[in-house]
Order: sequence, then C-alpha cells, then structure tokens
Amino acid sequence: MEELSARIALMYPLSEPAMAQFLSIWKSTTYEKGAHLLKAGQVSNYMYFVGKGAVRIYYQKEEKEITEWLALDYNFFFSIQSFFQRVPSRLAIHTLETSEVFMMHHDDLMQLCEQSHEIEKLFRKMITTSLILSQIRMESIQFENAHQRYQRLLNGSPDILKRVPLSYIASFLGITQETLSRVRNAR
Amino acid sequence: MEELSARIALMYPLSEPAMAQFLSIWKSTTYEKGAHLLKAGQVSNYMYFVGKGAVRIYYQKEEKEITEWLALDYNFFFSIQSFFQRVPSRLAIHTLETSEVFMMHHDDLMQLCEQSHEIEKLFRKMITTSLILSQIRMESIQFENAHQRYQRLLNGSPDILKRVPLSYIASFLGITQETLSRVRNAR
DNA sequence: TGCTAAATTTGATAATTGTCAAATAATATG
DNA sequence: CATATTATTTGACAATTATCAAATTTAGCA
Repeated sequence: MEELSARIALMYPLSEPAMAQFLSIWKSTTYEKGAHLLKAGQVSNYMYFVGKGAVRIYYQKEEKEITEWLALDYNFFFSIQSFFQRVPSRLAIHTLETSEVFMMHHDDLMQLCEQSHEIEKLFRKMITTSLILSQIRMESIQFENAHQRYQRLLNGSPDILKRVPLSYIASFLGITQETLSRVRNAR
Repeated sequence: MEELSARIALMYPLSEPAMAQFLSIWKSTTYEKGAHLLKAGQVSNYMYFVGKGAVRIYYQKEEKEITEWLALDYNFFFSIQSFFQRVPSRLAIHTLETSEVFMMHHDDLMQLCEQSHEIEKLFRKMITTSLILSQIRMESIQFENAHQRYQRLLNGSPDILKRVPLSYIASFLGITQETLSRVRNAR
C-alpha cells in the first residue's frame, strides 16, 4: 500500500484526508501466476495497480493472442475503453508472476470524483499520463522499425525482457516472435 | 462560438455560469490557408478548436514531414506532449484552408480548473476522449494494413479525402504516398 | 485558354517483415 | 537425472510496403 500511495503522491500530492479517502477504495488481492483478473467480454469495473509482480493485458485477434500492454512492479493498468465507456472488454488480463494486485472500482472512483475536487484532479492527471504514454507508443509503432522498437524497450524497461516470454513481448512490439528473435540476435 | 459550446456540452453539460466562464477564456482568430498556429520548438500554450476549416499537425522526421493529426470542421486539437509537459513542441500546426480557430491558453485553463470542479471534470472528460481516440488509432496502425487503414478513414471521415492532399493523408496513415495511391485505385 | 508548377500515378526494384516448418535450447516434472 | 513439454531460433520463401525515377494528371494563374 505504501508503494501505491507513493505513486499516487508522485502524480498529484493529495491532502491527507483526501489521500486516506482515495486509498480506502482500493482493495488488494494476491494472485497466483496465470490467474485472470479480467476475461474478454466482461465489462471492466476496475482500475488496477500491480505491486511487485507482472501482469499482461491481451486479446484474441484471429486465432492469435496479441499483447496490448505489460505492467511490471508498481504500475497502473486497466482496460481503457471498457472502463471508461462501460462496454464489454475485448481485452483480458492475467498475471505473469504471482503478484499483489490493487484494484479500485469504477463507481467508487466516480463517487469520490463527485465529492472531491482534489481527487478529480488526481484522476485527471492519471489519465493525462496515460494519454502521453499512448502517444509515445503510437509513434514508436508508426515510425520505428522492429529493431528500433526493441532497442527502445531494452533501454526503457530492460526488466521486461528478463521476465516476460518472448512471444508476449513480440506482439506487444507489434512484430512476430521470429522477427524479434532475429532482431535481438544481431541479425 | 455556438459550435464550440455545442461540442463542449456534448462532452459534459456545464451549468450556465461555468459554461460562460469556460467560453470566456477562448479567443478566436481567422487564419488564412497555410498560416502557422505553432512552430516546432515553441512550447505550445494552447488547446485549439477549429470551426469550419481544416488544420494539420505535423513534424519533421529525417527530411520528411509526417502528418500527426488532421482536424476538420468543429474539432479539438493540440500538441499533447508540449501542452501538458510544457516542453518545446516537435509538432508544428498550420491551416490547410482558411479557418476560424478558437484557442484557450494553458494557464487560463489551469486557473479555471483550480476554481471550478465542474470545469475540471469537463477537462477530464476531454482528455479521456483523446485517450480513447489515441488507443483506437494505435491499434489501427499496429494491426491493420495499408488498405484497411484507408478504408477506416474512408468510412470515418470521407471529407478528409476530398479536402486534404494525398501526401498528407499518407503519412497520417503511416504509409507512403505511392502506396496510398495504389491502395485507393483498387491496386 | 494556355502554360507552369504541383500533385498524383505508375513501373521497376529493394528492403522489411510475415508465414510455415523444422531444429534446437531451456525448463519443468516425475 | 531423464524425459516431456514449452520456448526460442533458424531457414526458405512469400507478402507487403518502401524507394527512386519517370510519366501523367490536375490546378493555379497570367
């Protein structure tokens, strides 16, 4: 919980009561490796935060599983479209390692946002961060080739390469497993 | 101004005083075709809304100009990273047609967000919309081929194809002008 | 209207990445 | 520790898209 509150404070420093209020709507569960937090077709009611551990967001695309996002160690993640638009999620979420996962229900969050301008502001900043990350990822996919994208990941999150199977990383980068294998072995 | 306020109301219905307050920080200017709203290297202080008209966000990438975004008729646009992070913009913005452009200064917006929870909430919803659009675009670029991306644009914004030069559309779709030309002429 | 410049298309070829199959390496389990 | 299973790599080939050059079409303007 300390890590969660530290990450929150980093985005926007809430007053003490607001922080207490906000933390109060987060529940934590420890999931075994491979456990599903969300299955495709369900409306996703939660925004998540992973403690020490690893989580994968993915979906089915014509026989294949595509990794949409990887969250390791103390990061937020959620099924953006389902959470905001309250529609069934194409995305599924499972753990790649045994992980402590914190989750906050959509309705609880919305209720707090109504009550507290501070929390509304924090939430706005969280979304802004997501938006910027989304933009950076989009440009990477649009304008970098397989090798450059691999290098970007290697620089930014070397941990991922050690802890996540190659096949998941490949589709996260938007390339095939074979191409990734070639790219990282110097070609 | 009516169109701007209509689009705002669509995102989140502000109370009358809040709407008046919010509209008061927007200034409007009519720009000739080809005028620059933002040059690369400047910190972008504004969020924009284009009335009847067309605007292009682009940047320089190794000798070439890449179109990052196209905004036609009654849509919002801005240099996301520069606006939020207050860093110099890689992106430049110019008009493709004579256009009435509304703009809102970052600091004015932030000040209103401090004062008014309602406006903070509206702003949060605006960013959420951007985030969802960004996600959709990312997936389109990652998983659709040139032909599918062209079709998506043709369905979603047929106007763009009539009013924007092919070379701009091509880089917006992440393909070359030649490939776009082939794709749209049945191949 | 005719001419010039810009935009678009077409052709030939190269580069990148994907696909499918098989081989090899790594890991887990009895 | 041996074996079964899974993950990764390698090879051959195909598909898609990029690149460069040239031809053609379109649009702007005198």
